[in-house]
Amino acid sequence: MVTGQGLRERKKERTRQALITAALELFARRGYDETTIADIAAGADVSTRTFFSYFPSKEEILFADTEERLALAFAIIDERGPTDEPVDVLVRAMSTIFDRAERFGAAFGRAAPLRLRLISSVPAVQGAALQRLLSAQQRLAVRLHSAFPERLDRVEAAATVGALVGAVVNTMISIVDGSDRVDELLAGDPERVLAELRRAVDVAVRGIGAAARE
Amino acid sequence: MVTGQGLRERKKERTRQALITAALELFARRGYDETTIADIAAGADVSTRTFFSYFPSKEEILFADTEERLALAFAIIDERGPTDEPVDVLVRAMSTIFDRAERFGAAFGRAAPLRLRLISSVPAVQGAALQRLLSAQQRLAVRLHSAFPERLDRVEAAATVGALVGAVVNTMISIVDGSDRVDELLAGDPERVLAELRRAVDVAVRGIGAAARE
DNA sequence: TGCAAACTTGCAACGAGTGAAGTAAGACAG
DNA sequence: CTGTCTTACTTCACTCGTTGCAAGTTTGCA
Repeated sequence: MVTGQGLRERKKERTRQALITAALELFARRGYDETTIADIAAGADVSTRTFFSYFPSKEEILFADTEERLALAFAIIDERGPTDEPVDVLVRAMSTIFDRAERFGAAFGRAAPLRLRLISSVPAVQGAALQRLLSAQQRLAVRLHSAFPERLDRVEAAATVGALVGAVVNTMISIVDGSDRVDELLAGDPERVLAELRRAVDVAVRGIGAAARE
Repeated sequence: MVTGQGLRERKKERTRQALITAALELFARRGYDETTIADIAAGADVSTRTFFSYFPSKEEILFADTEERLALAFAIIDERGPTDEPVDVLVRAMSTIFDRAERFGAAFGRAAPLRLRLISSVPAVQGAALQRLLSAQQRLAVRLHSAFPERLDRVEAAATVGALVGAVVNTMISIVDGSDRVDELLAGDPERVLAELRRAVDVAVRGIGAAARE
């Protein structure tokens, strides 16, 4: 985030932001498939070829902030307290990502709802999103295992992360696909969505067989 | 599966099979990216354009049997006994898919390991696989909710399916990525893999917070 | 001032995917 | 068996994403 000191680096960062801004603007106005990379490049006043030296593909530009968000989650795990349970740390890490990413008013406040809409409507974007999700889960699992080497082996860590993320994501998608106006749903009644997601977390934490045990 | 009676339909089915066979053969020998659609079409003795009237994209041809396998899982859910617990039915359904799909010797015995290898090495294939996985989860959730309307509402069903599938898939990937020779691992010691997957199921069933409750 | 490194550009090319128009072969009524 | 209708297949032309290459252009630095 610390902007480089050289002119070169500042210029690069400016171009990068211009590309992102132009892309989001065009995606929102015209639609994803209707926006060509040439359009985006033109919007940022660079050549089409230059686009590809900033982003390896069209989808990638939608996830420009992903690494940053993941870093937050990793930090949470690394800074665990000595009495923390693995589950608590993991839930906390995941909540942080969601709070900063999907809540509204932050730096990427405008990007998040657009991204969510595109994920649920554009196959190419959905594929890219799922790939990132999977790799994020793997990395979270590694971190979690490292943070609790005596409590979780590799497989348990992977299963734990998978169960939690799987429950939340599948619930999220189920909600999004069930209503035709995603933005309105999120903007209009964010609390309802959060409540459903909390139930999903609960299912994962207590186990999908919990009901049978009562 | 019932082959049509007209000459026309039989011919179509033959072409479809020829395309699938040619594609798998080429993917296995040359690699996915190195195989063009023109190559596949040539291998099946049709024009490139014709390929697209059978499969909407290059990835799709790798998942030609998916619907069939899903139907098995749905049947399991629909045929639940009156005393069955939701979790048991779901686990049974998922196991059925895995047994028929990833075990070795069945009709698609040759396709499954190739597919797995491509999923873990070719981004485009991975994206397609994950999309199918997600949509399969959604459909499983709907079925599960229908089968147990009084036990699970929509959100619970989505969370339940997500947790189970998430745990298993993330574990699977973690195993696959951890070893460089996927085929050898699966062929050489399938029991070890199955044991790990059973542990993943256990994590999901008992809850990711299970350890803390003991 | 001048050179090297880093960036940008234009161009050519390839592969995936789509639309339109024409041809040939199976289906079918008479 | 014959003409017609349907449907698959083909060919052609085109758009778009993506990559390699061979220039230019700008910036950092001596």
